[in-house]
Amino acid sequence: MKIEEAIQQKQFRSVYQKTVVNILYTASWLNQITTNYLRPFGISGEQYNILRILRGMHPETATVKTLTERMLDRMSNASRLVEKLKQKGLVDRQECPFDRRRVDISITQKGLDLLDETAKFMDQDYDQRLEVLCPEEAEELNRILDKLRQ
Amino acid sequence: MKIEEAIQQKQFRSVYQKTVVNILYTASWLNQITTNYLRPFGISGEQYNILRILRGMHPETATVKTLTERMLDRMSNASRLVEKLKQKGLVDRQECPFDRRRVDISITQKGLDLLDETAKFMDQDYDQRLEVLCPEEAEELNRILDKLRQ
DNA sequence: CAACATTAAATGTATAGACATATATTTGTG
DNA sequence: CACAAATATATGTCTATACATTTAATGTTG
Repeated sequence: MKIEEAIQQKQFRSVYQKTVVNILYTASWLNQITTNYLRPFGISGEQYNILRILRGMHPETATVKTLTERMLDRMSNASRLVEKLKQKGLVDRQECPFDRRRVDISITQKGLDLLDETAKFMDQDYDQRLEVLCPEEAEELNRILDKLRQ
Repeated sequence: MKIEEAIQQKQFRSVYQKTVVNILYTASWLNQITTNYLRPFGISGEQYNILRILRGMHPETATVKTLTERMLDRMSNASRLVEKLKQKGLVDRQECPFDRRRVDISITQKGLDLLDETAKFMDQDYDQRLEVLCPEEAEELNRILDKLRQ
């Protein structure tokens, strides 16, 4: 659906303005899909994101700083999100032995299992949805977005 | 900057997965720019968005429902955001004469002035930033995003 | 027109986000 | 080594978001 219809706005100040709106709207659309998938698992989108970052580094550990740098939404409070995940037993926190300011964070087996469970439904559905684009279009999208942020 | 560097993730499950991450990351990047511009004016991004929708309809009025439909982030609470804007004198609310469930919302002169003020800095800067893309690239981005959401 | 369903907006509540500030630790410098 | 600067994390506070529920008004149907 064209963005003009989606938000019922007939014209934009410029094609660039439309592009901004389109990116924001599409991101919100994607977030909603993710949120719906994660609801049964009791974690939020950014908590999920942190788990995936931790899995990517496993068995190495991350610090709060590392997580903040890699999160999609940098202004989120990684520290508090990690606390939430710990309460659910999905991550472990350990004082860093050589720098006591730091905290080493790692994903637990329970966290890894949860990611596997979510993937069963979500990855497949996401790929299916995104396959309305051919790989070349997806690459082109990536290229233009990367260029935009330069 | 390539998304791989931006979030320090070397590889993705698929090009589609990378595209999802790229859209979300870029949206967060854009939101941050907007937020920085709006801070001196004391309104949030979604409050700004509502003001622009109302300006687009002016002098016609909107209902809470209309706003919800046109907002970029549909799950926001338009009702409460309108209340915030009213407290700042940027919008007016009036009971709809022929359907007392509805509330007619309109932007005030103060609201219009605020939008003009923000535009002085923001529109120019946004266009400048986005002009790293040629109009064809912006159009292509819009086309692919629209297709993705189909 | 009574009863029930639907719609519009507001509100309750819990979580998350933005941003400043605080606390603890380590690093760097005279 | 003393002390200021820098770093890592946590916390305080206010706003926003997500979603369910409530309240009030309007529509619909027997």
